[in-house]
Amino acid sequence: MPNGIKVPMPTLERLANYLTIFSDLKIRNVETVSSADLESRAGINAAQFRKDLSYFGEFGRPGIGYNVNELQARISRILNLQKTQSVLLVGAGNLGAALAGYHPLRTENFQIVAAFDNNPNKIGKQLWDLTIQDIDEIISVNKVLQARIGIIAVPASAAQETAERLVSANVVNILNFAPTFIRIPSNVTVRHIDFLQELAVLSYYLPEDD
Amino acid sequence: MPNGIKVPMPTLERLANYLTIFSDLKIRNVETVSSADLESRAGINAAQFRKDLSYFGEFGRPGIGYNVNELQARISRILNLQKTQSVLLVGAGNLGAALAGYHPLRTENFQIVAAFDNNPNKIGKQLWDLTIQDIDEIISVNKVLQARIGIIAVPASAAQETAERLVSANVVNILNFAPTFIRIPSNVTVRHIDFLQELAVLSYYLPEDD
DNA sequence: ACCTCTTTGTGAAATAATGCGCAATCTAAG
DNA sequence: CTTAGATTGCGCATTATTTCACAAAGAGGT
Ligand SMILES: NC(=O)c1ccc[n+]([C@@H]2O[C@H](COP(=O)([O-])OP(=O)(O)OC[C@H]3O[C@@H](n4cnc5c(N)ncnc54)[C@H](O)[C@@H]3O)[C@@H](O)[C@H]2O)c1
Ligand SMILES: NC(=O)c1ccc[n+]([C@@H]2O[C@H](COP(=O)([O-])OP(=O)(O)OC[C@H]3O[C@@H](n4cnc5c(N)ncnc54)[C@H](O)[C@@H]3O)[C@@H](O)[C@H]2O)c1
Repeated sequence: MPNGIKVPMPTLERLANYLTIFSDLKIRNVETVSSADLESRAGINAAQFRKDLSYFGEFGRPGIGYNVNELQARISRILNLQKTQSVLLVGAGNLGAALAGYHPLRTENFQIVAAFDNNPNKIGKQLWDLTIQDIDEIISVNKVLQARIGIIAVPASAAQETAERLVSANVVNILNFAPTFIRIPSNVTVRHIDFLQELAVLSYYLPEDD
Repeated sequence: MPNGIKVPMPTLERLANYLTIFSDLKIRNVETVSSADLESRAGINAAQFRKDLSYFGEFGRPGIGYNVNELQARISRILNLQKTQSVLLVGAGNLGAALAGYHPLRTENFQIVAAFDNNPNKIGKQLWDLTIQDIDEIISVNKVLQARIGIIAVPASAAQETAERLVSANVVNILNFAPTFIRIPSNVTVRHIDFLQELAVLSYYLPEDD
């Protein structure tokens, strides 16, 4: 929803995090929180929280704080999560299986609606409640499903090709788990989750006692 | 390796990425690259690449560029990857299974050396080449293994408890896959991979055609 | 109605990261 | 040995993000 205002990327990333925190609070029957509460409870910076929200309007009441339900609803709307988003998965391997079987997805308003692979031994088999489909069918399948988000869970060597197939199937946003850089048209957004990169950063922070 | 110089976190994150790119280049028998080559090949900004490296010394030769082998070796050393790092995995569920079976780990100098769970039905079973162990044994097991990095792949509700167990087992760096905030002592570094957060950010960037 | 206490929303200051521009360095060729 | 061409490393300007600090807003008590 890239509207008029220019929202910093770190703000956007935190926004999604706030949602998680609010789910937690709801479970604990917390109805109202102040930004200071949030800071002590969830380690988020109070000033930053308020600043983040300020890009999108006014959300709280001075002297009181924020209504958990209302804030959750409004952040969901900001992130286009008011209705469930369909997601395509390419690569029905180990990671793909974990993702397809990942239940919180549903409650957070995402749903993997189709899984694709190019391995003839996998095509037609079940992956949880999905039947694995031939990647060659992706364009026609998505003509029906109209998903706009795709996940790449194929080996790095097939990632570029997969990205191109997703784009040709009309997907506009891609989450890439393969450890490789992907060239895409500028109207497509890619986010990259790189497990090895995260481990490498941690490794840097190891104390060098040995 | 938090030595004298203060390295920006984004630089560190990119450094790990550069390693991936160099592996690629080696496969294609590229011996030397300039920062400009890198920009056109891998979408990284040439000036930024040079700046990133400059925190750690001099790596290239004016007029020529960088030697791929040498640079890979030096970045590996910066990130403490010159020798294999042992990693503990807690949570032998869907995600844990994918991670434990993830082969590139080995080639990138990480190795999951033990998997733990608290489910009696899982303890003792095999997870690829590992035998799933009782989480209650983590302290004694790691007295022997001496791993310093831990992965949390348990449900969010058990994440805090798991973090504490890892810390008490002498782990100093944690990679958390559970969608929740974790309180840890300040000498421990945590990195958080949040799949739902990434999807939410993508969702924000959906064009609002509907 | 008034005072006190709390907490928001937001300009403005401070800090952090990025990207520009170029002197310095190296190669290769004549 | 000199010149031309390429490319690094890095100071510094620019841009982005975080943090501060406070006026304005509301609650609740008297
Ligand atoms: N397993 C993990 O824990 C993990 C963690 C982080 C990142 N990754 C990355 O995720 C990706 C998948 O990992 P994995 O462990 O599931 O691998 P995998 O080998 O288990 O699965 C890959 C799947 O992709 C399919 N595939 C290959 N080429 C294809 C193509 N051109 N079109 C469609 N499907 C194709 C294969 O048939 C296979 O089913 C890899 O890039 C890996 O580096 C995996
Ligand atoms: N599956 C995915 O694709 C995926 C993706 C992103 C994030 N995650 C997150 O990763 C975590 C694991 O996901 P999953 O799908 O593998 O779940 P899962 O239910 O398949 O596995 C969780 C495992 O943790 C074990 N466990 C529970 N409490 C424990 C405790 N106190 N100590 C030790 N072990 C314990 C369970 O016995 C189970 O084996 C969750 O937090 C999930 O939100 C999963």
